[in-house]
Amino acid sequence: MPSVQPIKKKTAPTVPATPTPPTGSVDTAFLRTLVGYNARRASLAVIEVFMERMAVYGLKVVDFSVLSLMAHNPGITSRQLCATLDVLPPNLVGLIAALERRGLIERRPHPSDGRALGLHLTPAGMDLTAQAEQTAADLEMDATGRLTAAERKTLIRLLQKVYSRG
Amino acid sequence: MPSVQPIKKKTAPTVPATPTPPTGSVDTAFLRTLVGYNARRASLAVIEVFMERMAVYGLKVVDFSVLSLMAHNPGITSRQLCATLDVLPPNLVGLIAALERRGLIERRPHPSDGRALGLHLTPAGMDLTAQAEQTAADLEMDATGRLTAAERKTLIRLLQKVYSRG
DNA sequence: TATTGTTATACTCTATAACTATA
DNA sequence: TATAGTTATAGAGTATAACAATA
Repeated sequence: MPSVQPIKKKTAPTVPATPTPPTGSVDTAFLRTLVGYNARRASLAVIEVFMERMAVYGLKVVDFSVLSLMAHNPGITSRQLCATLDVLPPNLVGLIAALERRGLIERRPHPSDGRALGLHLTPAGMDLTAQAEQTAADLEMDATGRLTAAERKTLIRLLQKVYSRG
Repeated sequence: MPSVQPIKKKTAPTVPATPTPPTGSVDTAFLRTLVGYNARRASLAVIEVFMERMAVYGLKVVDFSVLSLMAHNPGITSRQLCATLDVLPPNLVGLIAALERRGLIERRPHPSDGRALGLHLTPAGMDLTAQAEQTAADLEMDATGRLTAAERKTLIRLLQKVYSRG
């Protein structure tokens, strides 16, 4: 059946065993040794705050990322947004359409590629994005309030080292 | 090279950069200043590797977390798993049932609470979990290979500082 | 009355296949 | 042929309401 390899390596560092954990006290020592577990928990915690603040502008997290990239890359195409944010093209269509319906962005013919459309912020979009970016910057201190400025800088550097393709 | 701009009809919005970014070069400088953006990217990168390795055991990431918590907390209840992993009770039912059908876990009457069921690993479940935990530990070095051991330790400490309650 | 485990269900997010028009 | 944008749709993940058994 599940003929397992007889490789009995030492399991994780075991902790004083409570046979039946009472309410509330759960041993998470092993999971907390894993970068993936901690990174996921931390990102969910920060993004939870992010979502709340962005809801004021009627933006989801991805909406904000798209608008911010458009602000700093006028004329960017959907394809470039997809590649940068790891979003699949079909999943960006509705998002772009909604932003356009709200009058925040404009789609113009691409100057050098007839297939593509250049994405541009409208004045209203620029205004909203500037406000949202300011909110995002302010939020950093609140969402990571337990970190010193130096720790925050170190954290970002190490995170980028993890996910940067090289 | 004489960079003479004879006429500037309209002042550029904010960024003096290339009005039409060519393929591939997208300015992500602002997003990269945000902890949330970097944490999400890093967690997705690590968990992507995690998913691939766990697929060998027929486990998803949450399956692994559940089995690991059961290994270190024998008799843990569904409710405790939900509280620890931030999973809603209805979303854990099918997961537990599937692990039971595979013969990896057992549900026994809780010794002190007639409503609850204590969750226990079967011998097969213990064996699989031990292997999966070893794989998870090995994976750390691969998924975060660009970090030194000291950096990895620092990263985990800072991430926990971000998401730890109180 | 409150809580555990559960069912049913809805909503969101993500993934795949295929079409069109341009290159 | 390859790519940009799009449509339709399937699947996974996450959410709320409500119920029976027990505290």
